[in-house]
Amino acid sequence: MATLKEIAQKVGVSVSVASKVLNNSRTNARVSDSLKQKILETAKEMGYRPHQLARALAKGKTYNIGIVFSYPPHIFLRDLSSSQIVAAVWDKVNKAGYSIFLKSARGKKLGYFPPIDDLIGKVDGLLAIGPVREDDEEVPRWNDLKIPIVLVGNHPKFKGSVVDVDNELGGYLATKHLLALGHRRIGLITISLEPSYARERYNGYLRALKERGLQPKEEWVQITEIGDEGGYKAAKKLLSLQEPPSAIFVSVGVCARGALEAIKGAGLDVPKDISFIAFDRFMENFPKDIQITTVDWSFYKLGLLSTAVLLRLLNGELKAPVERRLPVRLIQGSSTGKPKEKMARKEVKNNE
Amino acid sequence: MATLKEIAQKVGVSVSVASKVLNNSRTNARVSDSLKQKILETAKEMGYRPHQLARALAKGKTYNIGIVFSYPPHIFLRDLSSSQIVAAVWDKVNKAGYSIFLKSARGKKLGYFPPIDDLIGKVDGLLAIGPVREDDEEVPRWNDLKIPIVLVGNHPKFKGSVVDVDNELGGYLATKHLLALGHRRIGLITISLEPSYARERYNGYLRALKERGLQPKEEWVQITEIGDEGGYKAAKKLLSLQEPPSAIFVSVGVCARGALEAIKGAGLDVPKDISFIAFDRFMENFPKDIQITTVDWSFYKLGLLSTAVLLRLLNGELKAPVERRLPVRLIQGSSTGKPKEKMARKEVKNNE
DNA sequence: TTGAAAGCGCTACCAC
DNA sequence: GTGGTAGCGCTTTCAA
Repeated sequence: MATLKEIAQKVGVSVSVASKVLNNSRTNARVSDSLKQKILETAKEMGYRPHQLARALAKGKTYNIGIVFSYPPHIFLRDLSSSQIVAAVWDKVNKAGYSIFLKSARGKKLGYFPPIDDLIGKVDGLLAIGPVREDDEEVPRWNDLKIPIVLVGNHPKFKGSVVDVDNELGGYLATKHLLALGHRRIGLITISLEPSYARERYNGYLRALKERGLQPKEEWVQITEIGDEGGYKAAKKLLSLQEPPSAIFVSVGVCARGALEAIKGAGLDVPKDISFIAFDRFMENFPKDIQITTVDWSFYKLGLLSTAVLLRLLNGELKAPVERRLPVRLIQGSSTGKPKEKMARKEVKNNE
Repeated sequence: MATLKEIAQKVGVSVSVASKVLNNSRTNARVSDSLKQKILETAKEMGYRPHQLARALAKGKTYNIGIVFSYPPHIFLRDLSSSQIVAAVWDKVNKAGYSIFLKSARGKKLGYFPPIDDLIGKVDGLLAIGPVREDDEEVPRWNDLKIPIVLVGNHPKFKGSVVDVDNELGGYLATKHLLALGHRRIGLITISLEPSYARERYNGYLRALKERGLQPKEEWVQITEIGDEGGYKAAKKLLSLQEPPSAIFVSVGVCARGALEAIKGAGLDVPKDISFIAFDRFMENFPKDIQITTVDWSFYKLGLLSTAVLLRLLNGELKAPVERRLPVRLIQGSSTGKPKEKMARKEVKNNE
């Protein structure tokens, strides 16, 4: 681990020359071959490896990009789906010649981004991954950082670039699919509308309904907690309505299984008695006996897209912050079909 | 993103004082409160965030540790088991105040460690994770790096610290278990003995046998390829021997399922007709209908142990390179039992 | 062709 | 209490 200086001294030459040669810089051409030879040789002999920190400081570029998570690693990596985003970024970023810096939330502040002060100067750009809360106070602080930052998600006060799944479109597609089949009473199971993705999916749902001139009843929209339990409770409520929906759209995949159980528990058949559709296809724990119609997207692609944006920002190909949406598509399974009886529709109309 | 200098100028004070205050260094006490106040304030106002690179260069310490993989991320992160090692390291390292640098093999050179030149100076220490080949040429180059390196695995020419599963003990325990049950003809299914872990497990097997005064017949040791297919073929060979073993020890978990299939395919019952034991409990794809007796260890713990060693090296608590073994334990399932008939043993003895 | 020197931003030692 | 200054190891501009 010799330094440039040591090499230079040994060869009896100045640091600048040694630097030029070892970096193959353009001015390198104007160094005599003999010297070039000698420098290269002794560098190898002495096992010279440039000190990347010093180099970065001098050049003003680190060739590192940072990834910050709003969840601790064991949560992120435990899940087969979400770890794909790391894999994607890692692959792509390495290919572009950058190294990766990892930073994640710690301790109590689950779901909030950690302070990234210790990354300042260590990275050329930043990728922020994970659910974003509106009340996250770290995110707004990023606005006056002068490195490019790509947020995978959304925050009202964030001014940098944003990449996310096209949630609104997904919500729209799912709802439209049900409408096209003839459903008019479509229940929505979602989590709190505070996280941007939940709200966006909800907006898509609304748009599709309005497009058909339908005004969703308040009780059709069930806000519940994340997880099986949440899905179960919400579906139960929907089913116990005076006029239960003929179709249920679960806009947050992790609630789907619970919701399905509730439906089965009520002795209903999918899709004969009720149609069922869910956002987020990546749930490994979906039941195998029925192919659920889903809105599909992949973490891997999301990672790829975010990285692409960041890399462009870094290259200067993109000047201003941008917003990108990862396309989603509807994958039709056997969980959606025509509504059971036309009666259902009429009843609703009569009631309106 | 103001610099120290700018802060200092604005306050009308020298950089050194500003530095002291902002770092809360011990000499900080000897700065007048009024100045302290002012400096702190304007630093906040100007949104000062210390440039970590410069700081690191000056202090000679980066507070980064690097993780290098001999496999590309999509292979490592795809697997629920092996991604746990990243989670463990990440958790622990963050807790110790370090950030993580990621680097992995790329392109064709699957299974070989990538050059880590671009990490030089960027990290205080290195964790190398992934199967190590004896002919890996990068690993020996690490010997003259002056940062501590922990290799999770083993390489004949590597002089740094080494952490690995206690493979030898595992091989020993598994074999001893079978011996204790009364088995005397114990087949071993392994992959090439070149990777250290395979060889070590084999050695454990030998030790247990020798301890009982048994000389393993050559045909009892089947060397095969990794995977189901490999396990299947090897088990078939063992079963077709003139004197088939009364127990089979699969020393590489990924071959276990294939081996089991061969056994079932031969119409044999486990454990009635033949006992079965495997190394590596983490296989998610083990059959559910039978609890296989296994040698257990966890990637997460391996990650924890490696990190602990590296952290100690970094703290100076450990001076010279060390070797640590992660304990394994035998988890008894229902796949091992007494040999079918005492006859079997007698026959063997007669033949010897 | 080669080298001196400034500077990247910060730390730490030493003098005032 | 406060400030000057010498680096950390490297790049780059400008002279020689």
